[in-house]
This record gives sequence, structure tokens and C-alpha cells, in this order.
Amino acid sequence: MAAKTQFAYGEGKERVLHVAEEMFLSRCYSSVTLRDIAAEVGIKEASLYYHFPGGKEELFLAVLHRSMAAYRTGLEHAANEGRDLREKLTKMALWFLSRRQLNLQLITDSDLAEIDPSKRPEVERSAYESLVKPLVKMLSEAEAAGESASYNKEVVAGAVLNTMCDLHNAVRYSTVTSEEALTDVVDMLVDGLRPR
Amino acid sequence: MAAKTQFAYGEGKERVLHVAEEMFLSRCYSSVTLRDIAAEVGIKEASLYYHFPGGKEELFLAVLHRSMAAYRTGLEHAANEGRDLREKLTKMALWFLSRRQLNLQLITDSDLAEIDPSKRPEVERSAYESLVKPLVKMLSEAEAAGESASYNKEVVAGAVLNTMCDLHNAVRYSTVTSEEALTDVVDMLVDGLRPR
DNA sequence: ATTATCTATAGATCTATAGATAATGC
DNA sequence: ATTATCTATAGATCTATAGATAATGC
Repeated sequence: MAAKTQFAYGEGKERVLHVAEEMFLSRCYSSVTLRDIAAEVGIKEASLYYHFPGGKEELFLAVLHRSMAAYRTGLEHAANEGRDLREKLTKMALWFLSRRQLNLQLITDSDLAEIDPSKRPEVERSAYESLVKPLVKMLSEAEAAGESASYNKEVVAGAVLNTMCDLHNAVRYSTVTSEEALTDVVDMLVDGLRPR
Repeated sequence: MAAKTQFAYGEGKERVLHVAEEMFLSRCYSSVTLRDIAAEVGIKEASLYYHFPGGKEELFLAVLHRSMAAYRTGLEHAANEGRDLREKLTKMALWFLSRRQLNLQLITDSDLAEIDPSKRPEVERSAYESLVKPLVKMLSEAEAAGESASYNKEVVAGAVLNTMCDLHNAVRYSTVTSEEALTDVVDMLVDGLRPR
């Protein structure tokens, strides 16, 4: 009977976003149901529409843009913290490891196909600006500083991003520690596979 | 009226597998419906149960194991074709580019969570044996031949696989040609980012 | 008065089963 | 007789809307 306003004013929406972020970043758009989210938050499905009148898609987009903004800040900060290419890449890898696993291909390939086509360019732009661009910028500066050979920045940025996203799996499926996986990945990116 | 046996004996099942493979490898498990598959094949949903009595999950598992077997063959063949590490990696990258995009994280993270838990180990094993193992083997041989420094093979294999899967995106989103993306990626893997 | 929830329910979609029907091979 | 489809339909699940209800802030 009691319409439990369990959370303080404005808090409810934050909780919804937080729970939805956990789910949308680890599972695909269609496998996450409003039922799942509402149950985890502790409210009824219909209540989600109060905060997000546009329903599931609006909630997903809010989560995605919020999450991308966090990545952008985190990656730009990581790039500024490191003094050379190796350090910058290490800080970035640490940032990826500090957050829950980001399934990059899931968002850019699978999820993107399930939302309203008119919203796709915005999502692609958001992912590009927040993930690819900080890396391209860092790689360009590294090349200008003579720390990197002249590769196509976008291609390398994609490879680096996917490698970093996979760090969580490396730690999970191999017997390696996260520190070891991190140094191995950074060394491989900077020095290559061939013997030094 | 006419129960159209459009395909020759045994052909129907092959068509279903082919269509299902196209869909399951590019979209997530829950977004692919039996309706989609049946429509694309040109039969009714109920007819799918004749070939796959276990329904959607059985069809998905059949597709996945079939697809993994093809990757295993393709990658092992690629490794044998190349004479040194750089050539082997190039042949492997060409194999990935020759097939439709494989969304690795989609399968190992997202799809895996949606199937019957008792089937998961089998899927993980299939993906490991077909994708990771051929790379680990090649990297071990390269190290033994003095062509590679001593990295953790599983960690590097994951990085290489994700990088190769991403080649399709690199070509799609950047202005780069597939040849250029391929050589850049292989060069980066072998020589590293730092100037030679 | 506003904010944030709830109940109830419509309507769409999806998986799966039962049993009928037609075409093929022997 | 076997193979491969079909029709019809049950039952589950999911998104979304309408309108009621309670708690909070002024």
C-alpha cells in the first residue's frame, strides 16, 4: 500500500541509471529487460517511465552517453598523467581495469543495430569522441614527440581499445595476474612481439 | 496448400544453419528471433523444430560449434601458410577479413550468459580450442624460433584476436583501405608503436 | 502542488507443441 | 514409409499507457 519513496528527491533516477548502466554495459540491449532493471532497483516497471518517458531506448541512450562521458574524462586524464607513451598506455589500461568490463563491439555493432536508426549517428559520435578521439590525440602527440612510428591513428586506436577492453577476460581466463597482463599488453603495444 | 519442399533432401537444414550463422554472428542471441531466421530461409517458424528439436538454443549451439570449427581450420591453415611471424599474422588477418565480422566479445560475454549454464563450458572450450589455441601455438613456435619475445601467450592471443576482429570496423569507420589497415595492424603487433 | 511511486491492463512479440498435409524415395 | 513442411494455437514475456495513491515540500 505504502508508495515507498525509498530514495531522497532526485535519488531514484540516479539509482535507475546506475543499475541500468551495470546491465546495459555487460549484456546486450535486447537481453536487458525493464523488468530486470526495475527488480534490481526495487521499483515496478511502470515507475521507470516516470524518469524516462521514452522508455527502454531513452534509458539506454542516457546510460550510454553518461558512460561515454566518464570514459572520455578517464582516458583524457590518464593520457595527461603519463609522461611518455608507455606510461600513458599503462594509465589508460589501469582505467579500463578499474571499471567494469566494457564490451565495445557489443555497443558499436550489436546494440547499435537495435535502436532507432535516427539515433545511431549520435551514439557513434559519442563513442568516437569519448573513446577513439582521446587515443588518436595521444598517438598523434606521441608521434610528434618521436615516441611512435607513423601508423594510421584510427586503426591503431581501435586495436588499442579492443586490447584494453579484453584485459578483463585475460585476467579471468588465464592464470595471469592483472599486473602481469597489464605490463605484457603495454609492452606488446609499445615494443611489439619481436625480441628487443 | 503446397508444402513446398523447395530444397533437396538434407538441403533445408544446411540453409537454416547458414542463415542462422549470418544472424547469430552479427547480432546477439536474444535479438535474433526464430521468426527472423524462418523468414529469411523462407519457411515457417514451426518447421525449424523439425531440424532442431531443441529449438533456438540447439540451433545457436550448432551454429557456434560449426563456426568455431571453421575458424580453427582457417587459422591453423593460415599459420602453416606463413613462413615467419609477420607472414603468419598477415595470413590470419586476411582470414578474418575474408569472413563476415566476428564479434568475439559478443559470444564470450553476452551470448554465453543467455544460454543454459550447463552448456557454457562446452562453448568456452570450443572458442578456446578454435581461436585462442591456434594463436597460442603459433606464438609459442615463434618464440622458440627466436622471432618473438617472451610474453604470456594467452594474454597476447586475446589481444591479437580482438585486434583482428576489429579490422572490419577499422575499414568501415576510417578512410583507410583494408590492405593499409592490415599492414598497419600487423606492423604494430610485430614491431610495436615505437619508431624502428 | 509536486514528486514518485503503485495497480491494472492492453497489445505486441516470441518460443514451442500438436497434429495435418504434401512431396519424395523405395 | 520417410522427409519436410504447413496451420493453429497455447503460454510466456515484454513494453508501454492510464489513472490511482501516497509521501514530501511549501
